[in-house]
Amino acid sequence: MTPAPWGPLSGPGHAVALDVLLDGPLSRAELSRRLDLSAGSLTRLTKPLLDAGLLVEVDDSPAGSRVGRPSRPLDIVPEAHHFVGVKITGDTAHGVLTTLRAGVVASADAPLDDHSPFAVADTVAGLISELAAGSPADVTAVGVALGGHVVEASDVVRAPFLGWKDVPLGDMLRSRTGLPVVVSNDVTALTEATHWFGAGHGAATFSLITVGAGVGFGLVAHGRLVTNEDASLGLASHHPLDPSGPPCFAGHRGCAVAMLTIRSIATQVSVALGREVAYDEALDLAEDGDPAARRVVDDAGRALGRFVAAAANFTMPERVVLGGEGVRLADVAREAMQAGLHADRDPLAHDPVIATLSPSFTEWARGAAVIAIQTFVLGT
Amino acid sequence: MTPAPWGPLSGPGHAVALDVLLDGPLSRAELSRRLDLSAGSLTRLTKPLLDAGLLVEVDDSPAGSRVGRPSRPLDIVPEAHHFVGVKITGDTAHGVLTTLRAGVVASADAPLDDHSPFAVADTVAGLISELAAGSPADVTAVGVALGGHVVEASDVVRAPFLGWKDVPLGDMLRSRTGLPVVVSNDVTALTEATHWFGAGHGAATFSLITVGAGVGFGLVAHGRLVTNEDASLGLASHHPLDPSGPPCFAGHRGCAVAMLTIRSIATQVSVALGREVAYDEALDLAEDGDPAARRVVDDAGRALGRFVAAAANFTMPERVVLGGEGVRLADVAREAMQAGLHADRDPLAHDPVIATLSPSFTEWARGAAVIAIQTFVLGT
DNA sequence: CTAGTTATTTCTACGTCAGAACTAATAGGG
DNA sequence: CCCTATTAGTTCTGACGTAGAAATAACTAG
Repeated sequence: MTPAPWGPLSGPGHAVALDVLLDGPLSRAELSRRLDLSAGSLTRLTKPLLDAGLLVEVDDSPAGSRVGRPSRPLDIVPEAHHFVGVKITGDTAHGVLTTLRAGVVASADAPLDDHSPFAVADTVAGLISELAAGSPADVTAVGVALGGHVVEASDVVRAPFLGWKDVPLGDMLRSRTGLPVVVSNDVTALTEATHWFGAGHGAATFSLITVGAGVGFGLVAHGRLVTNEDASLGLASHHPLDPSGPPCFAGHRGCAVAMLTIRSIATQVSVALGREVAYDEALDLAEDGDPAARRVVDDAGRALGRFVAAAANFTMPERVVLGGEGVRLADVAREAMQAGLHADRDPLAHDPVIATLSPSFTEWARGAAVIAIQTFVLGT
Repeated sequence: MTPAPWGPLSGPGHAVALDVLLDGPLSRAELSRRLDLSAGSLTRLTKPLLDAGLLVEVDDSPAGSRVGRPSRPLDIVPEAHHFVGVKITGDTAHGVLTTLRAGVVASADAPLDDHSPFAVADTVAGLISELAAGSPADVTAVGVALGGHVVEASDVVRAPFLGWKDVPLGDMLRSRTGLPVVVSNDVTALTEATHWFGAGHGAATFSLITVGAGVGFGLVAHGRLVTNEDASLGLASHHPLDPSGPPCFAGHRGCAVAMLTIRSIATQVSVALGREVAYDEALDLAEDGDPAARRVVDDAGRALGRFVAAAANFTMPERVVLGGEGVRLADVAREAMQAGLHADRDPLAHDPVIATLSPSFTEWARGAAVIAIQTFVLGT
């Protein structure tokens, strides 16, 4: 099947396709209500999309009302397009192959021993090719995400964890793979993935908080990502949380980085126990009742709750989504997190709805793929 | 002149009128660029608006390029409609009479000795009638703002400072004045006024912080107010700022209310000096170098800076607007505020653009009028 | 005085929409 | 088993809004 042409779509036709992509199978009647168009217009608008194969009629009878003529839901074909997403960390490139709906088809990693732009570009290009080779169809576009400041969806202005300044990563990968490549900030990418296909979907306003190697914060308001030129600095990551907490590398006592990162929690437990303890082991010890680990983890959980409170107080979201490699903290220290949340919330306030992502790096790589999907679907 | 009919306007005609209302005189050519319509459409769309008197051609030659045929800017007639805005505080009702563009034509206050809903409604209705009587033309609508939770733009669910629960203030005022009345939260109203006609105008995203009897926080993102059902609780007002600060009435040590409100600052300086000192006197003393006052005020300034930093870090605004009766603090303790701001910002981050409103209660009352203007102009 | 530039108007062809009338497919009741 | 009510989808048409071209207007710069 020839790939369905999203490019030339415009106006209401595009809106129809986008609504179906984002909100699963939808009948013409539902689309007419959502888009505020007449039923007749929907017939007219969907016909060329069905002819082009971009939409198909599915037999999935919705569980709704049983009276009247049954609706004929329309859906996209997720497998009509495939995308590769890569998240670059300090030591590994994590890659996924996804469908048009960001369903993960395959995943692969590649170690990054050398941080030089050329070495990284070579490794990432190899990873992309490997995933593309395993794809059942041609890859439509590639998304790459990393912690740092990216402009023009292509050029890395600054990536501290790689020691990069002004690296034209997009061009380097385009020339190596021959595929369309978009580069983006990693938190931006994860926020957009959460927005379009994840736990933030359907919420007009939500906040995303990630804990892992660092602390990330993303915001969607009125259905669009909120960002500015400083967003990639991760300004919320040094937000003060616990005046009696340990200092971070930048000297902020008890800031989010000092309280919530994997390294900080693991180090604190290691020091307390007098031996090297990894993050997951530290959480295991806390769960098993080790008092020192429990104290560190509860302090972190309380700090996380206060961070959620600050985010909710300032951004008034419908939901708060927690993610990142260290997100297990929210499970292990759930009570402490709730306590921290309530400490900085008015007793009359409703608790924010809190959703949790998988701690896997696959989520980040999927986020990168979503940026590629968005670029393909929205054009430019 | 008959009042221009905004009601029946719809679609692009409405967009034209709204753009002109918000962005001053605009030529047809500029409107065509802004609204992405052809020049011909602009002629067609503006003709009925000019005929109806809603728009007029002004002779204000713009200072722009001097080549080619001069543009004929279009403008609304601000004096075509008048609005009353009232802000209710614990002891006074502050009222203003404004034009369609929220220009203040007159203002008046009325004391509120009795907090009972009937007494307040009587007093506010009297204030509205007084301002309406002094209006050069009929008053189109009335806006009323107060600290509390308001639903349906009419019913006060909760207003702690008045001790109110479930007061149908809108109905009470409508029956007393015979005018259309909209009721709203005060911070919401000031945020909308700042958005449409004030220091936030033109910014897609900005944060508003008010300091006075309390601490208020409002957010506009992507050109729309961000709010949720808890927004009226003023959740940011107990945000922790200084672990060594005084406690607020709710027991939060060094929270925004404890650090930034007029009462708290005046009390701290009074205690330090052993005599009763009013807020403005406390700021005067700090300016004149009184060490105790200086310390309290600088602590407050630093806390304000950290509050601005938290707001900017979490909401990524283009601008931050400071307002409220106590906003002089930002002037008197500017250096401390900057220090507090920088303490919680990355050195690489740009300083947010900070604008300051007048400390007058007129600003709040004008905010209430803007809610009435919006309701009139946008319909419902 | 002429050429160049920008703004605005007028007119027309085209495309999109809502709405009405109609067909299709189901459930439920007698 | 037929009739009615209900909801979904199609076809057609008239109304409306738009872009685009062409004409006109009003100025500046030389």
